[in-house]
Amino acid sequence: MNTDTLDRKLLGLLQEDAKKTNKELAGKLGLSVTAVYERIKKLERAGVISKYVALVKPEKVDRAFTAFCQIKLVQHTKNNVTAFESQVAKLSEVLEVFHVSGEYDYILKVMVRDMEAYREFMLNKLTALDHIGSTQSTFVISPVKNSTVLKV
Amino acid sequence: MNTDTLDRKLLGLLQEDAKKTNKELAGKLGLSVTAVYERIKKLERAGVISKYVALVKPEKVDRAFTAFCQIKLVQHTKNNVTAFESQVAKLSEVLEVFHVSGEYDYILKVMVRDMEAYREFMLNKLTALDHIGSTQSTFVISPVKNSTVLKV
DNA sequence: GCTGAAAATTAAGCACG
DNA sequence: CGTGCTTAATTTTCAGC
Repeated sequence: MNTDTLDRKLLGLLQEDAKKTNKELAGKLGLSVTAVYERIKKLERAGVISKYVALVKPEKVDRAFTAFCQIKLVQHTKNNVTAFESQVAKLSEVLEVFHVSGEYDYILKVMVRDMEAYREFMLNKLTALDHIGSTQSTFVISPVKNSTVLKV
Repeated sequence: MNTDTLDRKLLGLLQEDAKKTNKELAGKLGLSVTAVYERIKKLERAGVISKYVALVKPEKVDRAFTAFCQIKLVQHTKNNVTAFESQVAKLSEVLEVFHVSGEYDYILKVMVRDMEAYREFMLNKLTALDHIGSTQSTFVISPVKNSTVLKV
């Protein structure tokens, strides 16, 4: 799909606030409401916009403690990898899982209430998974930036 | 704010799909449209829901290459820390910045087009920032899970 | 705090340049 | 592809419980 400058601006606006009405967007872009509507539908159909979500403040729901957990598997057979990935993806404390290059195999972003909850999580949930070799945790002291906006 | 089971269910639904109508939500929760409407407004006013955003597929906008970049500052004076944080937060390639414990001071999540774009980013943007000591990059081979949902 | 209906706004569809 | 009008749907408000 070819996206022009207006599409890029539109994507920027919708990534900041998806509740803006087409009328407001039209005003900012210098287009008609229908033109905005059609551009949005085109971006949705093309899969550029994958979904619309509400973002929740972690501290308001007791999930303000963030840690990155790096993981090594004991063995990298296809079965081990598949099993580990599907199991770890099920854990609600684990927001993100990336298979990565380097010393460790995976990086997890984990969000829980506090350090005690993290300890509980490690003991009862994570290290209960199959095929885990070693782990290393890095704790967030302060979130400096946390954006979902892909500037295009 | 006290959130009951219905609020938690509602937050779960809105975090998955913010475009659901109050009518649909009402059906799923066994409430009236107005009751849903008032609960949502309450959650917004209380700041539990911080914003509504459109999520964009990285591969559709040439940003499918993700790297984690760990950074050490040369010196941890207050001025250095403040200056670095404000500068790095301005970079659109850097989606997330966390001040962390451990060997490195910061973890950055960087999203760019490809490895070449990452090299460009490192040379021209990141290492151009003041006070950076050393960096270490970890590259994402495959994203396994990438959620914004805080299960409450 | 919930319900149901009315009023206001917005989204979706249509004819046309 | 764009605009402007028309209709459908949804959000928001309100009286009453």
